[in-house]
Amino acid sequence: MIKVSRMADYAILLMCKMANNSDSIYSAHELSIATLLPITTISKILTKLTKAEILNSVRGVSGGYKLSRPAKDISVGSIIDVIEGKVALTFCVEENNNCDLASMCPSYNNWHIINDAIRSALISISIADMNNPIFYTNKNKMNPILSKFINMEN
Amino acid sequence: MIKVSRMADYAILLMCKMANNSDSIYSAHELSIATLLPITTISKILTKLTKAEILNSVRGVSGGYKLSRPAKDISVGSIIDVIEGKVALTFCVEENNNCDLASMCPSYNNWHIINDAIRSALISISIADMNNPIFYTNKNKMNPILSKFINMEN
DNA sequence: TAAATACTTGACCAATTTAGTCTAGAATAC
DNA sequence: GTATTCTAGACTAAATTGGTCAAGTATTTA
Repeated sequence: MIKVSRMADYAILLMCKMANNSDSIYSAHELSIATLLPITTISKILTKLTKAEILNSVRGVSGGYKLSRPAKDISVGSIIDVIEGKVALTFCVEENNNCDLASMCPSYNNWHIINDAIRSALISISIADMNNPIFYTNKNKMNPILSKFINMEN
Repeated sequence: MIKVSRMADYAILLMCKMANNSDSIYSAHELSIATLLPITTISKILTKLTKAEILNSVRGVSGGYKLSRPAKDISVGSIIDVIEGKVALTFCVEENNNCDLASMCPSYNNWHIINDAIRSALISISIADMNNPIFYTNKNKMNPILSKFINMEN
C-alpha cells in the first residue's frame, strides 16, 4: 500500500502542533494531552526527530522539545525520511538492494524517476504549509510544484 | 512506509511482460516460468486485473490472458488501484473515513492535495512507458508531468 | 463424451511488520 | 536530593502480507 505509516503521520501532526508557537517548549506530556496519543509513542517519535536535529530537546523540570528552525524550513519529506527511512516505492529503489536483473530490467530507471517525483513533492511541502488551510482554497498561494500537478488534471 | 506492495509490483512486471507482444495470449503457467513467481500468486493477480477489465481472459486449452487495450492506455496507477485499492497516503484521505477532526484540521486539505499529486503522477505513466528504458535516458521523451518534477531538482 | 488444459474462488497459514507497553536509566531545575 | 523530563531498548499483541492448498468451472480436442 502506498501510505505513510501511522508513526510518520503522528510525527507530522506533532510538528504542526509545535509550529503553532515555535518559540515555546512543549513537553511530551503536554503533547500527549493535546493529541490524545500515548506519551510513550510520542516520546519515541520526538527522540528520533531530535537525533535528526529537526527538534532540540531540553531535559529536566520544565524541559521538552522545540523546533530547531523555522517551520517553513522543515519539510514533510524530511520528517518521513527520519521516521520511516527514505521513500522507496519498490524493492529496486531501495539503497543497497542487489537485484540481479537491474541492468536488463526495462522498468528499473522508470521506478527511480517515479520515486524521485514523489520524494520531490514531499520535500517541497513545509510544516508551515501543512499548518495552513489556505494552501488548498487559494490556488495562487499553493505550493508551485504541487499546483502544476493539480492543474494538469483540470 | 511509502511503498507499493509486492503484489502490485508483480502486477506491473507481469503487465510489462505481456505488453511485449500485446496480441498473443499468455497463460499463467507461461508467465510463472518467465518471471519465476509462483503460479498461484500470479493467478490471483491476473484474476483481479481481469475483473477490472484491464486484461481479458480465455479459459480452456490454449487459453490465457491478454491486454484488453494498448499498453499506452493502461496506467501504472490504474494497476495499483486494482491490486491494493486507491492510493490513500494517510487515514484522513481514505474514502468513508470518519475522522471527527477533519473540519478543523489544518492538514486535512493539504493531505488531499499531496495524495492527488502522487495519484496524478502514477496515472500519467503507462505500461508502455514502463517498458521503455529510453524514458529515463532521453529527457525529451520523458513523460512531461514527471519531467517537471525532475527539472525542479536540477 | 471423456480427458486435458487453464482460469476462478475461497479458506487457510506462516512470516513479517507495526504500534504500543514496560522498565530502567540519565540529565536538569529547584 | 527529589521531582520532572528526556533516552533507550527489550518485549508483546495485533494486523497485514505473501503465499499455499483444494475444489470447482469453462473450453478444446481427440
